[in-house]
Amino acid sequence: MTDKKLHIINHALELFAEKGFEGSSIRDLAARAGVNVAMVNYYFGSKEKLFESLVEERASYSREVLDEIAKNTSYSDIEKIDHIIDNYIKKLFTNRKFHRVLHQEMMLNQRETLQQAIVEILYPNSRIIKGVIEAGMKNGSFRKVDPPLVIATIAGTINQLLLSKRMCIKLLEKDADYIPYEDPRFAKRLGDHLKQLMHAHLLNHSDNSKK
Amino acid sequence: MTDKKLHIINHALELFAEKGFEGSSIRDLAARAGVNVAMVNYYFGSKEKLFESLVEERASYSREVLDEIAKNTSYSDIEKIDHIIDNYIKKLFTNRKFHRVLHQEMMLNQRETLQQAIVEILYPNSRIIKGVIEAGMKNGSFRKVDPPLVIATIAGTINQLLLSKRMCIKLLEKDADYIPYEDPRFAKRLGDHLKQLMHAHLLNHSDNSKK
DNA sequence: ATTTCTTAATTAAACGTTTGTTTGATCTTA
DNA sequence: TAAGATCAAACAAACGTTTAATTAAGAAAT
Repeated sequence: MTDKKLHIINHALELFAEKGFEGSSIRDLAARAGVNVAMVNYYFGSKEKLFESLVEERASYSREVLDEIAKNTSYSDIEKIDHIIDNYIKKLFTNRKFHRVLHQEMMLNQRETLQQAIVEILYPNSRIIKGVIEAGMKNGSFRKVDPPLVIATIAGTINQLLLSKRMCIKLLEKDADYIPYEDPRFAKRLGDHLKQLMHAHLLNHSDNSKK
Repeated sequence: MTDKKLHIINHALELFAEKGFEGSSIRDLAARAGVNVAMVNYYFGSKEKLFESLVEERASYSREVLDEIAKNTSYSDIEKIDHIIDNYIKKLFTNRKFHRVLHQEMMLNQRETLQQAIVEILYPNSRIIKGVIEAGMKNGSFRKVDPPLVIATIAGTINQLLLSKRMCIKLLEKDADYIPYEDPRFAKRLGDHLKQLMHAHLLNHSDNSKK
């Protein structure tokens, strides 16, 4: 991927995150990126292919770290959950604009193939968490829970706060100029909440657990 | 509101939920609703004012029931939470297309005034739940938790499953033709999960609670 | 080193559609 | 007959895209 293409993709990500795909025009994008309108079609073929290139380019942000945590045998099950939560938050906060674009797209009934690609990006994270939960249930350290819905809770809680800044600061009762996503105290607060929540929900207190 | 205006609004809701506001054209809407393209501007003035009328018309779906539950003195705190969860799920499932449109809009940095109106619709629900949680913490039946984030968890879990059907059925590992939102067993499953989650998270087991 | 040639990059302008909106005539209804 | 409702048609603007001309860049040949 050339520098020029990356330069356009980065500005496209900004624009799509703000106005959505349909709400963004190539002329607006070209102006922001400081390139001629024809360059988008020259490099990517079409607006939609630019979107696909963007998703492909950014897709790699996913998975690897969570996978390592899940496989690390020196962690207990609940420690794995804790580390997964922290890393999941960090990853989503860092890539929040891309994440927002993905969810915008997932809400629509358009561009079938692109949606499938997005599922392929997001779902593996769920599989990893699910594996940890099911292992914990099997060996008795976790209670009987509904793994897919536990995942929905972890991802949903983060998304609820990440996808709409306006609703987030309203919930937190902060001023309009507060940017929660750049405040490490907020990331910590969210992590603490999710860990406390998961400990209470998952941990088996009738204690035949292995630590 | 005349029948004709409602008829257009209902079809607009369908279309916006599928393709988003910018992705929907007035011609497409007129064709679906079986009216002339000029009727939208005749009745509503503009596409954007139609959107505002839609939000205004549907906004009343909110609040009332949750408020009654919170004020009902014959319920314990945790019983209030249980009832709020059930009613919240029912309400969001019933109005899921409208709810999806609201969240699409909240993700964008456009139409400032409309976003404020949407916050006014969604936020009161949070205030009610927050009141119950804080009351429970005060009288010792609930543990010390982070009320805004508890709300984010309840709303976020439901939204995670409600806003993208494709991701929902992927999480649940169902076939592509399964429609979770019309399956009462799924609503029950979601309610059970959230209640179990909130019981574990909120209830104070060092028991100086008033049952 | 300079010129030549070839390919890639860049541009302003134009293309054909589609967009939201308006017009002015016609139909409906009371 | 007056006011509202409906319509096909037209409007200007914006859209994604393409064209054709120009510039830039690097290798090859002189």
